[in-house]
Amino acid sequence: MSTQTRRERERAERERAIIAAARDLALAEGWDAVTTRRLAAEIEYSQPVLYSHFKGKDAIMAAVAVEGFAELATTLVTARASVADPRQAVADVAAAYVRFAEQRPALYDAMFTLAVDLPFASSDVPTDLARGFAELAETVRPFAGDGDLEVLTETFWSGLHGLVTLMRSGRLRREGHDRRLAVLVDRFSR
Amino acid sequence: MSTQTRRERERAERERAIIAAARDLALAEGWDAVTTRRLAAEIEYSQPVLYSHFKGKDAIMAAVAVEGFAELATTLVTARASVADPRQAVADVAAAYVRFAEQRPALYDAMFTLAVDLPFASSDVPTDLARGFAELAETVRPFAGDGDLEVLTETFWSGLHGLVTLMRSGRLRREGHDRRLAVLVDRFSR
DNA sequence: TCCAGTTGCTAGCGCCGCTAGATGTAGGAG
DNA sequence: CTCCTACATCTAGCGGCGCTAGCAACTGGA
Repeated sequence: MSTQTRRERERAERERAIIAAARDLALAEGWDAVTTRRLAAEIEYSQPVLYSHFKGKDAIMAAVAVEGFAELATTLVTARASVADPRQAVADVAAAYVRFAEQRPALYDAMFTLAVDLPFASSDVPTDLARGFAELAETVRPFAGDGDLEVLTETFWSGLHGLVTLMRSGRLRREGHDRRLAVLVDRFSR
Repeated sequence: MSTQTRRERERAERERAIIAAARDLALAEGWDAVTTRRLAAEIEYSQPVLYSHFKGKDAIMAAVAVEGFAELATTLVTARASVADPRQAVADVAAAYVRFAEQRPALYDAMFTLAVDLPFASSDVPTDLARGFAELAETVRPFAGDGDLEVLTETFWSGLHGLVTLMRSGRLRREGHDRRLAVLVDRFSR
């Protein structure tokens, strides 16, 4: 029994090592640099070992994305918790969201741009995604009026996501960023 | 002289054929299906011919994106021209933008998600992109108040882009789409 | 002590973007 | 009309990709 549990533990550790290596490599050099060969070398095992843990490269990226959703949720919770004024809360949460995306671009890509449909059908993404979404919802609730809170939240979220992605792809210049964010916050907190 | 002009004409036609083949294939089967081998087969030339027209696959995608920017601009111009009421104009232009992205997902990807920095440094993208941007600006101008019109336009654009991309990647369910769009329009036309 | 089952490896398949070097062709000079 | 040069195009191949079949080695139980 004990050797078996040790094996299971070691196996779980190796799985975590794979995810960590993928994440680190993606953050350092972008997802193009994350190949199954490099990952295998990083964890000091051969390539096929990866496939005993994950169905394929997409599944590895999805696992990284899952971590990202948990972190994003925590980030938003923290940002909102430290403010009392509702308008300021919207501004702070929005800023925290954008900062999260800017500081971990590869992570944000895995969550929202790549790995299109993998994590949403199953596992614990819905939980962490819902945590983040709920936090956004609570932030804009004071300004929902008699409209649908969920719809408002989704639209606000889209605005943040659009700002992040358009700037990151160079379609928006970085300079006006703060002013754009201020406009978005203003339009969603009145 | 005349044979030379004929050659130049034929060469230009072949270049157009490459772009058209890439676009058609991407729209039909997605950009993953667009490989240099398939493109070469499509235009009935060998692979290296592609590289006498374009620096690489990215440049071909960029050329497709350039076409897309021109079409998007035309779409927006048409949408705004047919409405008198300013509020309704915002709604119609927004709807036209989203419809454009939904009906040509692969084209929209080439313009905004893939080929990250290629077309923006040169060529005629700025022109067509500016045409589209100007149209958005004129649409929201009545609601700019004494704020910066450019910043407002960029933020509105980000909202549209966010709605499009989050829905296309499955992060937003399709059902609430119309209501989200209505919220965005409402928040930017008051 | 031997056997069975698991674990990880080597090797390789079919694809990718891209390029070097060979080959054929067409236009101008003698 | 012939030859020669220059250009257009092709064949073949490089290194790398995601992924997998099939073999070797180790481990735990009979």
